Amino acid sequence: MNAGLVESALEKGYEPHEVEKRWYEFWEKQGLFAAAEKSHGPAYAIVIPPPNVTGVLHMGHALNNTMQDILCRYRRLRGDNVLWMPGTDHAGIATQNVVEKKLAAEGTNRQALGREKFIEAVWQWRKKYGNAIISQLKRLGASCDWGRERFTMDEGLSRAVRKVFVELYEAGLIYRGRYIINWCPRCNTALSDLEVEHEETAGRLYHIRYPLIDGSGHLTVATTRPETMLGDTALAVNPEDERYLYLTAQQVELPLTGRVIPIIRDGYVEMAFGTGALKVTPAHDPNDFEICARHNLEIVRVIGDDGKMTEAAGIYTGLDRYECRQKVVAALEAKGLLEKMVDHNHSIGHCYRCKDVVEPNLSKQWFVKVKPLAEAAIAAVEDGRTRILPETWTKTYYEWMYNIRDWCISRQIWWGHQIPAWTCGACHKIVVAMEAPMVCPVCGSKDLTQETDVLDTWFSSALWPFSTMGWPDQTELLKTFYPTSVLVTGFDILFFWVARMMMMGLYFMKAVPFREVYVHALVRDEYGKKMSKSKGNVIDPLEVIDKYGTDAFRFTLAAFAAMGRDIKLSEARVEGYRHFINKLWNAARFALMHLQAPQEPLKSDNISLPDRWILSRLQRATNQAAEALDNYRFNDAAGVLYKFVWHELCDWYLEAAKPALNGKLGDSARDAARAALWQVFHDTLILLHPFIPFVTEELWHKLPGTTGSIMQADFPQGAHASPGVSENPDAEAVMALLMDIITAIRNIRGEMNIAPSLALKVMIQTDNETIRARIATHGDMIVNLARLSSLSVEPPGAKHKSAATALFEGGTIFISLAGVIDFSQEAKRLEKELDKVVKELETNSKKLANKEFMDKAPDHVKEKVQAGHEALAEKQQKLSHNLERIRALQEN
RNA sequence: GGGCGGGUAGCUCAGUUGGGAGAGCAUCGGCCUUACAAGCCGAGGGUCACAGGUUCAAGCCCUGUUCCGCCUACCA
Repeated sequence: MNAGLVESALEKGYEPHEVEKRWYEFWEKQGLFAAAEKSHGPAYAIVIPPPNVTGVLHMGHALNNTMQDILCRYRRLRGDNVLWMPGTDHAGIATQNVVEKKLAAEGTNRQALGREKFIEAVWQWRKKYGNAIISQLKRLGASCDWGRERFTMDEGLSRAVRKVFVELYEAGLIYRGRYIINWCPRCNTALSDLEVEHEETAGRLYHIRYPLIDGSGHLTVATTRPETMLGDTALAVNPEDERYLYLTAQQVELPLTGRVIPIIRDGYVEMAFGTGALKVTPAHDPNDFEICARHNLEIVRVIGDDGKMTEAAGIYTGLDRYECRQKVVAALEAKGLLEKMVDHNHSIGHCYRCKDVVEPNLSKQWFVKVKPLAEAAIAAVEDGRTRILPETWTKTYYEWMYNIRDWCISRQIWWGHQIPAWTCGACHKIVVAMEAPMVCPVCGSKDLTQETDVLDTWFSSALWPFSTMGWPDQTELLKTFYPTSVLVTGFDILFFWVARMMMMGLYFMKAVPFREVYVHALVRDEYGKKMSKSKGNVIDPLEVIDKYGTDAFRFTLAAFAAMGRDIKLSEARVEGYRHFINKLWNAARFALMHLQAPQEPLKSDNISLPDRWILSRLQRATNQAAEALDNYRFNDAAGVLYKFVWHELCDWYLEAAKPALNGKLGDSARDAARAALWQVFHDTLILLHPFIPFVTEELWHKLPGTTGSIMQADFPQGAHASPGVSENPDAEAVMALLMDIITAIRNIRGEMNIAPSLALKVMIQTDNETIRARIATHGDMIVNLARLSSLSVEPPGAKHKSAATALFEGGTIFISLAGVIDFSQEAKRLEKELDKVVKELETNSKKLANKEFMDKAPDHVKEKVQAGHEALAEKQQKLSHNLERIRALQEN
């Protein structure tokens, strides 16, 4: 031991927290996340799905950003100029809600403050709390180019928003009109169709009698919302409906109001539903609104924006909508007009922000005419300019795009991009412009007032891929990185965001915003339920990180991220992968004991079997991991590396290399082993770095002979392949033989309950000279790893009494157990094994006896079965032979 | 109503041109072997939801049934 070894020896277990903090700061300080505006090599760009400023890191973010980080780090190792564009979203409604709550706690409200002061308060809030999610992303290890961080309310991005609005307006793709929209009475704003969450709810169908005006009876309609009857302006029946063909009256009296309304005929009415008669409430139902337009009906708005009944509701004015329902039902019942109530399930829309029940209501709003934009977005996917992965999402994308309806973009809140439209007080014309006009361009009046509504937050995030890069200016950044390489996102915002970015990108940049869209799954709880605060089943990623470390957490996410499949996460799984990090750590601890001085480079001569083998396995693992990452198969990549590190590097290679490393085979063997160990370890750290950046960086710096950050290393493949690393089928074959023999001996040891401390005497019989030679050459390894006192190789024939037998492909192993062997136990063991072989042989023989199989199966399959058959037959023969022998001994 | 995904070991899940049913955890047995007990060495465990079909051959392809989950929709 030397002093250096002690000094730099690693702690016994890996302690992540200090390491994570230290290296993250190092990376940032060194500017290793920064993209070059112009690149010589390939450019690789990802824009982050901007989290809400109000957000705190949840599992969805964690998965999403871990994947992006893996890709970015991987591409950097491959030499790409990587831009990972970070930022946050101003989240209009959510943020306004948060700040309003804060104001309420302070005993005030936004109305009292006024618009300007309120917005100032929001900015204050953002300054103070808005960076929480950013620092959480950093704890996750996210290697974003933080110097370019953007916010959807930044001046630059706001300019992009205004520009887009003006151009779309001038192109006739933005219009303003009075239509039925989704109104959230709690948030006090309009919502787009997408922002309404439908939920199946148990409700009632109220059958209400509307007296015919001529006293000849009544028409019964079924409704789930009796309170809206106050706003009915017609009843509708299907023109084909024979039940209603010969009505004597063409009008009914609207109960509780005394109004008289017409009976109309419209094909929309389903004869089979309810009574086949429909009440028409144009102000509070989108379908009724359309019927109304077809029949030129009156519109009566009985529910106001506050969710309370308007003056048009007569005596019910001012009542809450649900209170009013009760009163109306009671009144109808009292008049004998409530025929019956039937239980009925139907879906009710809820605000995706506050979960309050959304009210379809008539309102004057701004809309984007999306059909033409959608067509271009469909075409771009159809012709492959953008590829959606997994492909199954393509269909969903088309489905939505084909059935798209106009997008309501105005919101009646204050926090957001105020719509750049002004109304002239003199001529009432609307002026839409980038900057506030001084005078009305139509009449010259100075009496201009700006539209108070702001835009849907998604309107600005739709521009994210190019607005963050400086558009509308034609920047270097755009030239280098637009279209971006891939968008990594959850399917829950496929429509909200991805689809709209496609539309806007194509319209304004004349090019798709991303070449690929990788749609990943959702993280669910261990029972497969969506994590939500109300269910109380959320796992906080930060708590997990605190407990197990970022690397363990990231590796878990990667290992479970099979394409197109949801991740059910529980802490136990993270704990499992923490063991992996620890395993790597300890392997490093061992390796570094032997690698204190800089190594001689690996020479191809004088290289041992275990070295050649692990270098070959390393090459395969490298290729497989790269191939998997290139195809977004994160779980495969993680799995390959896990297996390589644990079950090849640790379980076999390190054990096999110990004698050489410990100097038992001489100085030159030791030096050669060190060189190989160094190379394997060096490359392994690089392969693992995208997944577990912190521990690999820490170990990288402990490894002598490395310079700078591991982030700046080359991915060891192709032109950057490391010396000596190559596939070596011969070495793999020999190792497979030795491993096979060692495992067979261990198996006997285990099954016969022989203490590991007891060194065994082993004889191997084989008639295969190559095998004999191989065992003779590499017998030391068997002796070492199977713990033998002696090993001999011989041609078949000699009898070995008091020996247990094991088979390997090519021969028989005799394990001398004089005085230890339990014959009956050994006989049992052999019987069991023979049983297995016989069964296998049966199915195998059947195949070979099957004429059709022999006629039709391809050659390589037949050969395989044939070879398998021969091996099995030999095995069977040997096993029964051994069994006979044991039985004979048993009888003595 | 339409669409999508899933049902594989006790649990969580892999299984990509149809030819060996696998991993991790859990369980059982043996080990404090000088990198690691967060470990090492072994072992057991499955009618691949069910029923048909195509094929020499089906976890994989086709049809039907059933259960679960999600997305979407203007039957009040």
